[in-house]
Amino acid sequence: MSVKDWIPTAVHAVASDRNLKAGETLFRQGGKTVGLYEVLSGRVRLVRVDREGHEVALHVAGPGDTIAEASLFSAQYHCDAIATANTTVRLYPKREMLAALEENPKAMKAFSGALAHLVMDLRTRIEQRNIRSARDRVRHFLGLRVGTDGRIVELQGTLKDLAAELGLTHESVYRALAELERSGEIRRNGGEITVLKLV
Amino acid sequence: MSVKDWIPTAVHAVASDRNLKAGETLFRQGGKTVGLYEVLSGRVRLVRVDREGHEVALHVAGPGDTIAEASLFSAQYHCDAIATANTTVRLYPKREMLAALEENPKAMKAFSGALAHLVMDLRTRIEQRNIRSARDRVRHFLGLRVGTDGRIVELQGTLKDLAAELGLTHESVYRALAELERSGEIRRNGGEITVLKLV
DNA sequence: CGGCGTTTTGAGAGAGCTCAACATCGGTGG
DNA sequence: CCACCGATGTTGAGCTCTCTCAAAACGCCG
Repeated sequence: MSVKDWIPTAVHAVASDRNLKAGETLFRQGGKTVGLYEVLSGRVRLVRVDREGHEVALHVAGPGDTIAEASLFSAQYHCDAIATANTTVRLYPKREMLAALEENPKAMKAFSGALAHLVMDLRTRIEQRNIRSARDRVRHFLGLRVGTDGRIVELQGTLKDLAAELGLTHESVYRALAELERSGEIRRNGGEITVLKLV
Repeated sequence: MSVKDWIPTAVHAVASDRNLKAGETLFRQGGKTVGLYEVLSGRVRLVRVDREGHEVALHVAGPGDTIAEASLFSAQYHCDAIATANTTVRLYPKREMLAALEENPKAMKAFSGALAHLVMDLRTRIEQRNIRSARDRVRHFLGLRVGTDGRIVELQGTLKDLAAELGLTHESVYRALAELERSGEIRRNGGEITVLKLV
């Protein structure tokens, strides 16, 4: 969701930027919420870590995306945010943000719309996670990304990142992509995937 | 989320109730949105159906829960809603709901809060779906339900419902529960589960 | 009592995970 | 310019675990 749609201009004045190196942590689960962030450049992964130490990718945010929107209504962050590349984020402080939204019903409505959109995205992700087959999960991912614009999907980040986002091991993703290419369903060209057949 | 917190009283006047028999469909994915619903009694399952015809449980709503909150910002429902028992729902029409929220910033804020809470719930569900092991997934579910109040989890609905909610086959759930009981981790008593050891 | 859906248990197969080895690529420093 | 090194990309083999198909108790309701 685009930030310009709903962040009141008043809050821009108190926003502050921060640079993160690859691997650096922006915030941790259980940490006190200070506000929501916009990713200006780079990439930030939202993850939870289960008992076994496995990371569960909840979201991957790129430039223009916001993270921790729900933190406005929560005292603590409910997942970890980690930069996977050198990243610049902009912090919109919670206090001012809430005050501005309350004074500006239009902004509040836009914010609600953004949250509603996020809810739909998350449901789509749950649907994805229910697909057992690695091949079908990759197909599902590609189907969401091609849209009607064409048949080319530009991968952001590494294949390991993709595997994490899909909730699969990187080996499974490699094999799935290799099989899809062998069967003539897709063609790979570096970080670019061309979908030939829609199954 | 509780309805009373954020549904403006003005909208109550135009709300209408509807009875559904078990198995009946409330709305379908792609259908035109008419508003959001509150479940007064019974149970409603939100599901998506993938290509293979498998149902993916996105949510199970009981009395007091609302469904299709995000539909206020969307022209079409993005999943199916099916009653799993004889159910009564209350419809809050979209048009009036939106108008009331725009006139009442406090209600809008509460609505945003409800959406934010939903976002957190969905992320927890994604985390759950990432757990491969049936036993661990059941553990995760129990851990969320016990809270600090005690160690007793009251199951709503059948075990098949639970299996659907967990995204597992009912056989796997049976086996997982049997193993947990054999190992002394839980004790079952009808639809009631007592957690003895927290792992 | 009969029928239907839920609860259980069994056996087999498929598929992803794990561990392991190797290739490839990009950056670094001599 | 080249050797080195770490991370990414790729392929192989075995194991474990869930899914699937099957069948049998159990419970509920007409």
